[in-house]
Amino acid sequence: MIKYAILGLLHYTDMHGYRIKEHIEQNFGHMWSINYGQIYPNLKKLYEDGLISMTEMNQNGEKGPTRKLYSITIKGKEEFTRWLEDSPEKPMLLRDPFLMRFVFYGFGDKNRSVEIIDNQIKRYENDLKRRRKNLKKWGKSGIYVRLIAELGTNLNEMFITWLKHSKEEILKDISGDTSTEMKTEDRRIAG
Amino acid sequence: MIKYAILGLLHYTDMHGYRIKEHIEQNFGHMWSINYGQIYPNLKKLYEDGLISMTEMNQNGEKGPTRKLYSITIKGKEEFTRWLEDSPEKPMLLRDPFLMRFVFYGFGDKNRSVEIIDNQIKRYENDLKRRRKNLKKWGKSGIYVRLIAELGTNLNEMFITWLKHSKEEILKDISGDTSTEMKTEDRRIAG
DNA sequence: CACCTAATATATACTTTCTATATATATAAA
DNA sequence: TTTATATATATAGAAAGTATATATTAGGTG
Repeated sequence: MIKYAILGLLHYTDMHGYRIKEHIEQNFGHMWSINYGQIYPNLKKLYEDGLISMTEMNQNGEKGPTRKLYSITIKGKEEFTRWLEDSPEKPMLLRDPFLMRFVFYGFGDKNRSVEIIDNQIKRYENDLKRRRKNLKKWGKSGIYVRLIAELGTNLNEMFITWLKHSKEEILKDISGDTSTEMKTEDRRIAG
Repeated sequence: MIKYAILGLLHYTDMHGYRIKEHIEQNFGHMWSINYGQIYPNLKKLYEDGLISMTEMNQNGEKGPTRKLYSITIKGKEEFTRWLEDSPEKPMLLRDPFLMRFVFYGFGDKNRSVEIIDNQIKRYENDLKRRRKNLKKWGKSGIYVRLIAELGTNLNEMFITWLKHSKEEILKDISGDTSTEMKTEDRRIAG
């Protein structure tokens, strides 16, 4: 899939690997991250398959070694369009080390769980601020990028609401547990 | 991370590989999927590291070859607890072939895009029905699993709302484009 | 009873994605 | 001149995900 993301970006303008990462971080950094280890091997493959062409460029005035500037070829545009109009093969995949833990919080220390949830709330509230600030900026990039940015904000808001709700439920549960435990204690002492 | 997911499941009860997949599909199938190619190598590794123990069992009355029943060891429980109380290392990762395409819909056929969006709406409306039906069932599995199920429903609802909103925006944009194109046509004809 | 099908169960090869790190160059500053 | 920093490419290796091969047994069918 990264292959097509790169082809899509080269649809906008010619770029070299380093610039591609920069671009993704600036535009989708809050939803999508990528590494050089994903970019360079993909560029190599795309080049070998004739989907992109390459020119080495001496950087004029700017830092660093020679850049490899890539352009999308006709063949590349054709394959990209074919992919774009395909039905998406696989459903959405959500992977989150926090949610993975959350499922099992029943096995651990409840107060520690609440602590981690509080950290998540803080993190996502900061994210939300940043996203709202950027929303206007994305408006200039056309409606599709703008709508994706809106989705990011919606997701962020929904998640914060859920986190706060969950915290309340867990706190209720903890106090419920404690009273149950105390009753057991009483019974033991009584017995 | 799958390593810890497996340790977590073995916290509930002893299981063999096939059962682990079944369990994940039944409980988190709508949010999380896993393959045997992820399960068996992980079980092997966990066993070699002494985090789980194994007994081969002749299936009594039931189909299939001998099962390898795994249990979590003391060492395994310790490592699991350490992980559980750790701060989540990485942020949420959302990967979706549909959203990946969506970003680039400006480069393709708009009517085809709307068609794909309609399919997504149908798919997620079916998902939502299924999830709402299951919500009560998850209640019995304890508050953490229930809250995760609620998150799934919330995410689903939010996404449908966003898809419908996006469709409207795109349709407005298409009719805007067409009128612009017609004006250009008129101008050409006029000129 | 021999044969076939379906469900159960494990295993492994392979691809893609992700992380970590090595390497090189040019600018700017000390 | 040396050093630090930003730019830029590259690759090894780990983790996750896909595809497929293989074996066993219950149960049905001829």
